[in-house]
Amino acid sequence: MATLNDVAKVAKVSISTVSRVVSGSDLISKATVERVKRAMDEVNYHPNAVAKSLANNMRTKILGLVLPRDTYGVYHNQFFMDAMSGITKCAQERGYYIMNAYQGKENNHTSIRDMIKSGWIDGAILTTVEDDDQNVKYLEQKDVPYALIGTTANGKHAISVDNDNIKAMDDVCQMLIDKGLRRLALICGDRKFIYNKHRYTGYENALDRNGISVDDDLIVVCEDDFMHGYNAMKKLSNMHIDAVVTTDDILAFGAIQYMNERNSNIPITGFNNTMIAETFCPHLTSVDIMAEKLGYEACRMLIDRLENGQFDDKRMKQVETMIVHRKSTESIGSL
Amino acid sequence: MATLNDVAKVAKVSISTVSRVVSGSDLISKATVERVKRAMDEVNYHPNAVAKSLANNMRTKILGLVLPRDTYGVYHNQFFMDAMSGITKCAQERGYYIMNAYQGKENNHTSIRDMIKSGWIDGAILTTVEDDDQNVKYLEQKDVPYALIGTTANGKHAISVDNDNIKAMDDVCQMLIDKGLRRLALICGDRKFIYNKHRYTGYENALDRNGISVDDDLIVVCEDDFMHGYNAMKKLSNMHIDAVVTTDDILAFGAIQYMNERNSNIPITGFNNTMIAETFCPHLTSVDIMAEKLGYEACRMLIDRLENGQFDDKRMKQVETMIVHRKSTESIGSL
DNA sequence: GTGAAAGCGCTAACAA
DNA sequence: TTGTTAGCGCTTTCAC
Repeated sequence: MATLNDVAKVAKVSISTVSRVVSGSDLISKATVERVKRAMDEVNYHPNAVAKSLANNMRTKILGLVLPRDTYGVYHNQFFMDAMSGITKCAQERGYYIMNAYQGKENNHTSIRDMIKSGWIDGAILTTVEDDDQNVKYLEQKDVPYALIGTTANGKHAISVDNDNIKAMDDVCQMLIDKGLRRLALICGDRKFIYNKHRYTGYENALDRNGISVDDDLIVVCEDDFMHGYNAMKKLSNMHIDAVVTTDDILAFGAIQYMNERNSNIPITGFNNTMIAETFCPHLTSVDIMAEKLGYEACRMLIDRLENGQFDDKRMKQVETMIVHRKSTESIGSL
Repeated sequence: MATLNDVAKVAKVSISTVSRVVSGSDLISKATVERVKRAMDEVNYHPNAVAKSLANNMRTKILGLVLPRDTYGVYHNQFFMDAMSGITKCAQERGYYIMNAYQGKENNHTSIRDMIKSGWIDGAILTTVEDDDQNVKYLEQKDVPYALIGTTANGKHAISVDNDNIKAMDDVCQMLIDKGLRRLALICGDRKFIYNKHRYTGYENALDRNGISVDDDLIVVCEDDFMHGYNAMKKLSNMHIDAVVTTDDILAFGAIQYMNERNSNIPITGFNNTMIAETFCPHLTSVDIMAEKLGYEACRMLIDRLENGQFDDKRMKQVETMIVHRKSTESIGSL
């Protein structure tokens, strides 16, 4: 690998001159810039990032990315892959690299702490946060800048990016109400997750605004999986309802399964716009939570903070969601 | 951040002594080792990886991980997340870090070339390889060690890890034949993918060995998606068959959908053991391709090569698959 | 056993 | 406009 020195020799200038050309300084004559550039081509020079970092007060332009130790469910895999894509897209634009770490204290997976101790990273992005999160605690303590996706930050230096889940569910309900459907059932996942709590609120808001009373018999709260969706639908099946909204595609799939078995067919919606929602019948109307955008924005805000050097303010950004309309809300039926 | 110097001052030794203690040299008296260790604790010393790399002839112990530009389908997300998990697990054990890159030449995603040029990585792991792959070409040309997952390597220095797809499908068929099912239909994905070609061969092998003639009318080759699985099953529906084997869960799901609509019910198997295979009805018997293990082994072999410095031999390792038995092959029916 | 000193490739004063 | 020089934190000869 060619170094500054090699270029300097060929161009017959000092290494600082070459360094200046590389960093695009404008206090250099056109002539030498030309000469140096030709020399760089000749020896095939590429700046060495390791040496640069050492000289630059240890700024590596590498960010640590925290992923979940276990993936749980289809949606989650897709979410993390999409978020990663957005993150690296932004990182690439800003000249940063992403290094992978995993949540949790087990020592059989790379952790963000190791990266910080060894000085590899300038900051961290968390895609997954536990209650009383150890990583957050550590990052705060070490004053390492970080950004969170999908969770309200509790750390005092946190940057976070999330959907407006209240509005998202409100929009879904309004869309159905606009079709003339008024008796909306809700299948809601575990409310220990903030997003489920917010989606629940969104449902209430939409009904209230439209003068529809919230009927507790039309609401089932359960765990976030297929069978619970199925059972929830079973419970709802003897109610008079016009449509079903759910807080997760997987719940919707369970509910659809039950309806299919009964040859019944009510408009239904999901959340997360998983790939199965595109392929399985009936094609499910679902809310796209824009995972890629969430990742992109988290990364962008973190880099902004790193480069502006303001570590004191807490910031929170909301990313718009989008309803993807499919067949499951086209036909209008009633149980 | 504390440096060697800080420790040296506290312990009242030279920095080379501290360096020796850190690297576990044994030519040092017990007494000083003790003293230095206490000093390290006192100032909370952690070796700086950037400086270490610079001094160590640019070995960073970072590996580049190439991911697909677009994820396509549920299975794929799960595959990559699992492979990543295995990779980082191994990397952690060996003291390496993983940096993310993306396939393809578009400049809106970090590429492996940038990482190599800037000197960040010691080697690369490719989870996805295109025909006439640009990354492989570049890695070969630059003599950067690399490992491939799930594809036969064509590069002369390549290390690769893959399933034995011939045997995997052979096992599936044998399992069904052992249940007394002899007229096995095959729904096979696009044979431009080597794994599909191999699974096809495995099907033929099993039938041959059991003295069952391969009937072309029982074989449908199609693209790897839900609708093609559905249509394939439609074609097969007027045949006399005992069971259906497929090369991908998604094909099986399509086929099941068709059967459900007809209230028919034949034993069926998938491939990839996706999470949907666990949740959707009927619970699908599927081949687990051990994505995490594939990732782990690729990483292990790459690091072995990096540390042994042998760059000349081509190596290929096969990872065992496993049939996950579920309800879809319990009931024995016939169309 | 331990220390002094050179050097890894680069940046950033300070001089000229 | 350009060159000289002193580090960044660590490893590694080479002396003692």
